[in-house]
Amino acid sequence: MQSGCRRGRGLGWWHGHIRGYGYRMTAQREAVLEIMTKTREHLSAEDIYHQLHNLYPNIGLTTIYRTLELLVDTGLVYKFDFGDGRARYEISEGPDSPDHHHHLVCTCCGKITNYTDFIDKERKLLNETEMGLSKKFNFKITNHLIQFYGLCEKCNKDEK
Amino acid sequence: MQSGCRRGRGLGWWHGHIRGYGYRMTAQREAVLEIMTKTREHLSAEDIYHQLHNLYPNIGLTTIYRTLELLVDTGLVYKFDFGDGRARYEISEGPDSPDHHHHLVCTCCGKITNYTDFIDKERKLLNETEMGLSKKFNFKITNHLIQFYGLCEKCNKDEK
DNA sequence: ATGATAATGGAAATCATTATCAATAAGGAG
DNA sequence: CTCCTTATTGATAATGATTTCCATTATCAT
Repeated sequence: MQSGCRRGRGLGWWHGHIRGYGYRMTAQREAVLEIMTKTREHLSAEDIYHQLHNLYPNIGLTTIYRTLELLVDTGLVYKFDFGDGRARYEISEGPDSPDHHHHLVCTCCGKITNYTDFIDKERKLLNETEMGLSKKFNFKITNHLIQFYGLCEKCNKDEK
Repeated sequence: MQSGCRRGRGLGWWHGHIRGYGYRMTAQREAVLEIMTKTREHLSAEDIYHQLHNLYPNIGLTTIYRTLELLVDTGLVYKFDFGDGRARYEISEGPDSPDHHHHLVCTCCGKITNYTDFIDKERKLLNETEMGLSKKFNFKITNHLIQFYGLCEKCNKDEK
C-alpha cells in the first residue's frame, strides 16, 4: 500500500501531518494514533484511555481528550455521536477513500455496523445536494453526516 | 387543513395520540406541545423551560425532560444533536409529510437552516439504501439522519 | 366523588467533557 | 550535544446537561 513511504526511524506517516500544523509530536499523541489505526471499532475517549493504560500507566484522560480534539481538527480522525451519551472516534480515511463508510446504529444494543454499499450513489446525491444548497442558502458546506438507525439482527430476533 | 377535526372543548389533536399510548394528559404536557407546535425553531429543554416559566411558574425542568422523552417515544417530536452540547427538539411532521426537512448546521455560530429541497431525491436514495442494507445486514431500519455542516452566509463573510 | 396509580417538582446525583495550573518534555538555536 | 522557550501533560476541580429519588399532587376509570 503505502509501505514505500516508510522511513528508517519508524515514524508514523502522521508525523509530518501533525508537525505541519505546528504541533509537537509526543509519545502520547503517537500512542493514541497507534491505537486508532489498529482498530475498526468506534472508540470513546475512555476506551482509548483504558487501552493505553497498560502501556502508559501515567497517561491522563485529559490528554486523550485533548489529543482527540487535535486529531479531529487536523482531519486525521472523525468524531461521531451515536446517541449513547459519549463521543466516539474513528481514524479518517478521507471521504474519497475506498474505505469511506457510513454507519448503521442499533438503537437497542448500540451496535455499530459499517457499510460501504451505496456509498457511490450517496456521494453523487450528496454532491448534487451540497452544490444546490450552497447556492441557494449561500451556505459553504464542509461536511455531512448520514446515519441509519434501527434494530440489528440480534435485537430484532430477541424482540419477538 | 385539519380544522375539521377540532372538537368543541378545544382539545389538541395530540390528546388521542398520547392517551392512545396509555399516558395521561396533563397541563404540563399540553403546555410543552403548545409551544412545540407554535415554533419552527429547534428548542432545547431549557429553552422550553424558560418559555413556559411565564405561564407556569412552577413547572419543573425535570418535567420538561420527561415530557420530551415521552413525546419522542411516541413519535410526536424529533430529537436532534447539532453538536452544541444540548439536545434540541422539533415537532414531528412525519418523514412523509410535505413539511419534512433536513438541516444545515453552521459550525461557527450554530445557526440551523431547514431545507426541503432535494428531499424527494434523498427519499428515493434513502429508500433504496434502506432496503439494500436491511437485506444485506438483516438490520431493520426505522429511521435515518442526514445533516450538512458548514458556514452560514454571515460567518462565511466574517471570516474574510 | 373516590381511590389506585401515574405524573410532578425540587434537590441531589451522574457522568462526560473542560478548565486550571504547576511540572515536564519537545525541538530549534547555538 | 546542551540550553531555553514554550507547548504539552496530568491531577484535580469545575462545569453543565441530563437523570434519579421520593414525597406530594393530579388524572381518570369506576
